[in-house]
Amino acid sequence: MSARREEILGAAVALADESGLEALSMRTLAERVGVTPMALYPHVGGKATLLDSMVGRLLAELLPPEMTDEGPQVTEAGWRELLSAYARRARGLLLQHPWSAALLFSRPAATAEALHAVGQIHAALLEAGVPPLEVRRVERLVSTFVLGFAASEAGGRFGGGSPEASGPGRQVSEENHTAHSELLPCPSAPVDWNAEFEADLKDLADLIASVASRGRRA
Amino acid sequence: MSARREEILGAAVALADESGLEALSMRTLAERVGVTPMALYPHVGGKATLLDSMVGRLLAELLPPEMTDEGPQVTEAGWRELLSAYARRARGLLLQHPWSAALLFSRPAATAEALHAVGQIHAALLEAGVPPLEVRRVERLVSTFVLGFAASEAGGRFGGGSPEASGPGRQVSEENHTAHSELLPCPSAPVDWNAEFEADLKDLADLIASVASRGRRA
DNA sequence: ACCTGAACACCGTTCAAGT
DNA sequence: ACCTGAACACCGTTCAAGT
Repeated sequence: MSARREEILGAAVALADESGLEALSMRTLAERVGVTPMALYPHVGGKATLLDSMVGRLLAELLPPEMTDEGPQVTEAGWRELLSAYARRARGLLLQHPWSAALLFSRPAATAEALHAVGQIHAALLEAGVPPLEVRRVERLVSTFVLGFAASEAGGRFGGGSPEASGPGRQVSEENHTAHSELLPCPSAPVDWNAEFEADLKDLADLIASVASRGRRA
Repeated sequence: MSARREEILGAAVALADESGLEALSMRTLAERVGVTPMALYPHVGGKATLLDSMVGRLLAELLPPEMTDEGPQVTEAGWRELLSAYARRARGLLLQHPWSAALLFSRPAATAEALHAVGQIHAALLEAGVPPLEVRRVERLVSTFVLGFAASEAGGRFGGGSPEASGPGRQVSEENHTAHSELLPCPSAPVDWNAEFEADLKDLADLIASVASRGRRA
């Protein structure tokens, strides 16, 4: 609504992008905006609603993924491209705004923009042949994976953090090596996360096609 | 190590289970243990390492899932049961300790117990026929989904929160209804999350079998 | 309408003492 | 070895004033 509010929200997002969520306080934000902490409250209404507004702003950036100009129709085999485009865009936004991952797990993403995106994904799944009764579940399966993957990257679960020796007291010489583990690639080999994400998307698209063909047989 | 330390860790987990992570402070924990805040530091060494120790404790509970007594062998079609057992156990632990989800996304789960569990999962995927070069990726795909699903449930992303009308300014009458959406089940119908999780696991097991058969053709 | 300043009840953590 | 008490630099937020 108000321009002042948008300015404050922008400053909050910038601050969180640069220094992380833990560095975003009403006091640091106020300093950034050039005002007293209490001056923020009429505009953003407390820290909790500030965070809500920040994820709302981010969700609004989700669409359109890379829509063709003729509208939101999902045609033939185009469902694979639409789903991939959404997944890539969601991952990109999450990596660009690492603070958002933790927040997204605790909010139902019920903004108008988010609901519109979900609607498009439902349409794509129907086009793919997923039975209507399974469409919502499959959408949640895919979006849960995409959110989880990006959150793992952004948070450091995949080991993207600092290359320290994971603390004291590690003796992995025997417990960790099962009879099969020498067949696997080196555990600490660097991973191309873009390539892994694309391979995962491919497998999930095949899963969707498989659910669809199972539905046709039934 | 020390009994005092274990006692403090137990109190911290209990406090977080009951009242959430945000209610766990060095001060509230000290009061619970019956001691001054500063007395905790020699035992748990600061809040960050306290949280690390808490997830370590939780990861130690992950195994064994429901191991048969004759050892960790993965046989024939037993890989489906082993993976399902791990997934159910992980989800159960996450729902039992909702505070852990946020922490797990930011730590590589490199405790001895967690590495042992991952080793068993790798063995199961090899047994399923997944090509060695793809085993680590598929393990991450599945564990990322399981963690994401449980985090969504525990955090409230799936709408399990309070049944309020999601704030002011919701007009979903037209934007939300695409041409297909009337084919879908009611958007706000209650969902059986246990059943959804089981259906997802089934689909992921089929995905694994499909990756395996693709590997056999190549 | 918009902002300030003092105050309250909290944080994690350091440091010098106590027994 | 184990714990205490005072202190420091932070939080989010309320409330009474200022212009």
